[in-house]
Amino acid sequence: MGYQKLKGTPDFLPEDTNKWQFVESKSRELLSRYQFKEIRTPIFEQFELFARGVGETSDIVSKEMYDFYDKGERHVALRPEGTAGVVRSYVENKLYGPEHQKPTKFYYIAPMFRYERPQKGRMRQFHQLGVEVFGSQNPETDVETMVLAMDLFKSFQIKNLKLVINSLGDVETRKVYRQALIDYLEPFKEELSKDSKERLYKNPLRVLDSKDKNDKKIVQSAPSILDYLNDQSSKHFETVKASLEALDIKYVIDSNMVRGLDYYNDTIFEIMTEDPNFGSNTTVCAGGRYDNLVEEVGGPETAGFGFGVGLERLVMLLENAQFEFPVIDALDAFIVTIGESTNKEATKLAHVLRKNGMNVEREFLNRKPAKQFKTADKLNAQYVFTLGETELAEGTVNIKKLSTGEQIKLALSELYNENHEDLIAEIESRLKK
RNA sequence: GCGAUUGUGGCGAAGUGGUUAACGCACCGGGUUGUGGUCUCGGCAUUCGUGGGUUCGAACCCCAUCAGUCGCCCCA
Repeated sequence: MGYQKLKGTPDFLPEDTNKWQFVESKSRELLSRYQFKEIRTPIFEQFELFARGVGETSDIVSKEMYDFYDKGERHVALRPEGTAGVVRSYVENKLYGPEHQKPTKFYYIAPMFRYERPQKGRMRQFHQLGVEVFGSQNPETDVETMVLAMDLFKSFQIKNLKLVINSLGDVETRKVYRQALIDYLEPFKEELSKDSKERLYKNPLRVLDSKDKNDKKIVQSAPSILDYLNDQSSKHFETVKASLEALDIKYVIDSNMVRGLDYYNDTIFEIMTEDPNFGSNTTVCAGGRYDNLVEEVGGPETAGFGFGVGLERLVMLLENAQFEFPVIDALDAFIVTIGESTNKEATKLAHVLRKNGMNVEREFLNRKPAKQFKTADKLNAQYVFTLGETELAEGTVNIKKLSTGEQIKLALSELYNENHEDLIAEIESRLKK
């Protein structure tokens, strides 16, 4: 046996890359309409950046980091998410400087890595489309960015999506709320699930989105963070809701939703699919506001807002919906060769046709003409150019349009020597005569 | 990290201890010596994820290991 790819690592074969190219280019169109600019940062960074940025206690850092020591004894990690690296780059390159338009908007389409047990829609190497906005505390930034996320799915005609929002308030709010939550949960301590018991003091907010049935019941009447928001956060959240409504965008508030990354404050959101055959990973996009992260990473106080879209999940959504991905490299012509002596001429013919803008494939195996036609048909070629010994002798090529069966003969010299504005149109007009 | 389940040709899939490992698709060649369909004939796994073990005998049983799938945890 030879080699096999590492666990949770994908090969994208041509049938896949066709889909991905389509998704990426369509996404880029939309992103430029929103004036987001692409940024590319390294796929690995100092371990500390993620530990500090994403949060030491988060599962992503504490158990899912793909980290190692390099030959220079540096503790490095493959990025588990995109935000920390972009923030680092923003700070390191001083993109907060006065010459940069604010808010500053970036996007990336890039691989991410998490060391976890793979299953459908969750790989160790996976891909995210993410955006980050720096330098705007305006709640309309939250709205615009969430609308972008929704638009992205709409542009692929994806239905059955749910926008879920919540507010985490500011640091102070969370401290107060955290204590209130602990006070509420403590009497139930013995009833809580094992996981939740552990989280009770470490990260009580996470108990809120426990999947455990009994936990859920207990949590149902827990205090809501929304009742603890200060005036500013509360106003911010109200504005966000009102603007979403003004745009006629449906949303659900889930005051128990918290995110796995520690850097969020105020608005957070998730887009979930209700596609029934989607397994347990129903979140296809998630993000929120992070007004303290830039400072945390060493930059000046700068507001931030961003989200990530799981591209594997997006592509899966399209596949489930039987989305018809356009063929981007349809074959115009297949060259059938008959007899060894035509081998060389076929190369020249292919070259000339390609020079004239056609997508061309030719026979290399010298099979029987019938087999070659079968292949041309299977490849969905528009035309077959037949180059046999008789054609070679008289300096012509036979052209057949597969959809109609019509054929004509054309002088090779005409093809080779003349200037063709639109060769396919010329062939078409010849066929009509 | 935990649990369940699966792993047979390029793909799908039968076989669940006894000499030659069904079948379908795809592919290759012929019938049809230069034209796409159908039909027809033939070819295509010294080997059953990998490594050990049990046995006179293993694709089938046992152990380990790798990988896939699903669920948990968590997440995009």
